[in-house]
Amino acid sequence: MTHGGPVASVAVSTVIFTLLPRSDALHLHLPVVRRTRDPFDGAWALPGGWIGADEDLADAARRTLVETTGLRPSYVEQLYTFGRADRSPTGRVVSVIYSALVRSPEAARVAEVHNVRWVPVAEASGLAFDHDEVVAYALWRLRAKVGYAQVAVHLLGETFSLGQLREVHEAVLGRELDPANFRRRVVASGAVEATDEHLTGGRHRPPRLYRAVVPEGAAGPFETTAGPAA
Amino acid sequence: MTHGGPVASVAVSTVIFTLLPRSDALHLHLPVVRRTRDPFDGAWALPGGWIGADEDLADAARRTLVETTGLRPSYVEQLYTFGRADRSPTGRVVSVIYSALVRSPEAARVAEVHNVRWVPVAEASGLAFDHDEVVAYALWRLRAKVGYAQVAVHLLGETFSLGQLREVHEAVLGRELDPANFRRRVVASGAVEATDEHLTGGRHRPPRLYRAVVPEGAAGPFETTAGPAA
DNA sequence: TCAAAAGTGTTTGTTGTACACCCATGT
DNA sequence: ACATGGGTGTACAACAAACACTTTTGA
Repeated sequence: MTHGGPVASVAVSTVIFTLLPRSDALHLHLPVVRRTRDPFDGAWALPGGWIGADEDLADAARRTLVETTGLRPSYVEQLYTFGRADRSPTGRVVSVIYSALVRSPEAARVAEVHNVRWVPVAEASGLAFDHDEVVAYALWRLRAKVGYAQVAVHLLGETFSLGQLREVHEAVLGRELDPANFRRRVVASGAVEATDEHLTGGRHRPPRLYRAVVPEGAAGPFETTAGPAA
Repeated sequence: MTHGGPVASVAVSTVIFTLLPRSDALHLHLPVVRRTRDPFDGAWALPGGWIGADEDLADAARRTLVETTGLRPSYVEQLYTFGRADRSPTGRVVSVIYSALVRSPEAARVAEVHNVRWVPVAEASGLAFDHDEVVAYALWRLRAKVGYAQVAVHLLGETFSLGQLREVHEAVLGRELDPANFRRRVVASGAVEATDEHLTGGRHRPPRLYRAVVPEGAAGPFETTAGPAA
């Protein structure tokens, strides 16, 4: 037991959330890729791949994301590690799952290339491995986190109106929020700061634009965020 | 990329919390073990070890816990996975960290055997690897979770008085709580149910005993609890 | 009978929700 | 002018904190 010890293949997979318009409003979607190998050949699965020999886990998540879907996420966070011995029929695999957010323009850029399909979170089922469970857990965590952490801003650009921010929260939570109370709550929290700009071109009164304020050592450690979007 | 892919050694480590009396009140402690091998030979570290070839990750956490400390936890939960390429000087190691709770009688049973030392959480520093960070994160998570999940009961026996439950919360949070408001909050939450028994032998009015009510599919998935204590 | 924890009641402040209302703009 | 989302004000309910008070036991 000096070092070495039993070895396993280590893979990363990522649950990627983005907002896409659907019927009337924005809805959370995630990309799935069609597997071209056994096990689960032909089935849809979360994007992922093996880690590199000298590669950090989060870096591996970003790299495999670009390779399989072309997506560059604005936010990446570790979710859970699966290691049931019988998880894969072909050998011992330990799978580290990441959760990521990408902004809508980035998501639209890779529409239907690559064997990638965007599915609304409500319809994501029948995936390979135990990925159905994984998606459900990622969604649960995202919904919990949007309540106390600054995650929604990673689905928006540099500046945004409070109405846009509210739409993001509504899409994540899957229910409508009172505009007045939402505004007060988020402004009072100090999570955003007003700019002098206003969003013009809309059909109504131009809303003021806000910017996300960088959180001090707020929540838990070990979260990683990426640089600017593209 | 069929299967296989790059391989790594996979280890589990566990942050184990228990309550031990210290000066006046109960305080959170955790066990550390002295390393007898490189890297970090002689330093104190979290208990852990390598996973078995056909062993689930949580099972490996329990097994290594028994082997290194003799402890059988009442609650085990996955915390985080570390995989920085330069984490260990001796080769690629992916380390899955678990967080566990053990009841006080179980903790006292293994006092100072095994090369194990109990340290108050406030004094846990200078550990091997990045274990200082790990402990800080585990404590942050435990404190957050005691607010909305039924974790404190895993540090108590089958039945307990509300005063005892309050002491546990106080020790975890590191501050005193109002007995009256604590009682109302926990009773109203439905997290406990009253029994007909009372705790005799105390110096004052005998308090009613309560039992933890099993939570329905409450919090997030993937949490694992053990059977009865010993 | 006294000290101290168990347990109940009340008061006050804070926070969240519902909703009425004004403001500013494109059509 | 008017429809609509932006933005403000307000009333009410739910909840948490602080603390006075009664109850019940061992010593």
